[in-house]
Amino acid sequence: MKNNKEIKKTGNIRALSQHKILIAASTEFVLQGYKGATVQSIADRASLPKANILYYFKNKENIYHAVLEHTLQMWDEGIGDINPEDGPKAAIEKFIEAKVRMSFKHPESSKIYAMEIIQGAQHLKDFARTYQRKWVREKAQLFQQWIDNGEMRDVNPIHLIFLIWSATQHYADFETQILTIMNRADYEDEDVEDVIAFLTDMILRGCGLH
Amino acid sequence: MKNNKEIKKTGNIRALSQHKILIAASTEFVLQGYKGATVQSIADRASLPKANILYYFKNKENIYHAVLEHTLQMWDEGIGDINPEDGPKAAIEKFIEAKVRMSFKHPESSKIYAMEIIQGAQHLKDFARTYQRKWVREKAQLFQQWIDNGEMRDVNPIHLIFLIWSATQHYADFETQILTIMNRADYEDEDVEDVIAFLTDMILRGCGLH
DNA sequence: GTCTATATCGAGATAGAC
DNA sequence: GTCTATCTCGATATAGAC
Repeated sequence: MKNNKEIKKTGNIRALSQHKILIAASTEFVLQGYKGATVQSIADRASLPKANILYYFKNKENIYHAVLEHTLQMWDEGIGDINPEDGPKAAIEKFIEAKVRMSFKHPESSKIYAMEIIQGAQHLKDFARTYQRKWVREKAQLFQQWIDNGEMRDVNPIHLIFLIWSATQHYADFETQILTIMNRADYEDEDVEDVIAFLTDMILRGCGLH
Repeated sequence: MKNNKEIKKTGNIRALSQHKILIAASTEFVLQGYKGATVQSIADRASLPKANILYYFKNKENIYHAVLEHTLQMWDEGIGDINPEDGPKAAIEKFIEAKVRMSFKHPESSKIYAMEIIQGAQHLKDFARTYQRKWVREKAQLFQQWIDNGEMRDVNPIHLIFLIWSATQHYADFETQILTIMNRADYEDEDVEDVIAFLTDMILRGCGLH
């Protein structure tokens, strides 16, 4: 039986390697797609021998599942809760801000998620059918209450959620295009605040909340 | 030398086959990604023998190039011109309507385009750097003039263009997710009009143009 | 727990018959 | 112009040495 120190050390190596693999795999899956990303390319990017990758994850599909799980966790954290007690204005402000910050902080997560959906969401069907559908309906109902109370304009709440999702994620998913058009190499901190300000302003006005 | 009738017939078969291949390839590239789509799977979907595919396009990369070219043509047609003489309100209305209709009519084109950008736009860098950047700058300038003339609110024109792009394309790219959340099998004609109405209303208000 | 060598399989692409 | 057979290569994944 190993002593605590050894177990801890081993656990650290394992955790560290798995994390390195996950990050490397995310990048490869984004750049090359699922089929295009090879175990070798992931290994190279993680600076580990190929066999170690398969030792930790057994096969390529398992790596992808782990990446997707990580992505969904990001989605969940970045969703920014919409609380009844905030009222429509603060709720929308918080929601937009959370989504924009998430997009700029974890663009790969957004990209992997986007590619998975575009390709038919074969691995995420359950997630959308259960968790996500429920989330959207709950929040839509909340918006509808605010509308019925005359606290905001009568706009379709579901399309409002789609609008906020699309507009915010766009800065992650279409990063390459946006940077090229703006003739820049990278985003700057200022961009994040600009986008938050722009989208908040536009959408609040759209909802009659300025 | 062949007579006219034979040439025409041959040309028809060629054009027909190439078109069938392009459509089949588009679907396969969306569903499986570039690497995941095999020449065989494209052949099966096009109901043609594999060798015919390679006879018409020489190799897989050429098929992809043809698909991308077709996609850019769609983009160009669907862009909906923004004309100075329309004034901001009609211009934005036309632009949104054109983009939404394009998204619902040719979702695969939007998806292929989106995947290409997400993966780093390796094949589209030139397009974005030249044609698209120029287009965005021209239109941004036009919006800026309207703003300077007091014809619309002072919003960042570039972000406004990104907002319209993202919000409209979302219905094509995230089709799967949206249908699942709405618990529907397919879009209906009504949805197109709903989305046009919703987005036009929201964005015009955001621009102070209602 | 780490890494090398290799078996196996599937995909791209070509040669050549029809 | 159409299709069959086949060559070749590269990727997954395993066996087994260290």
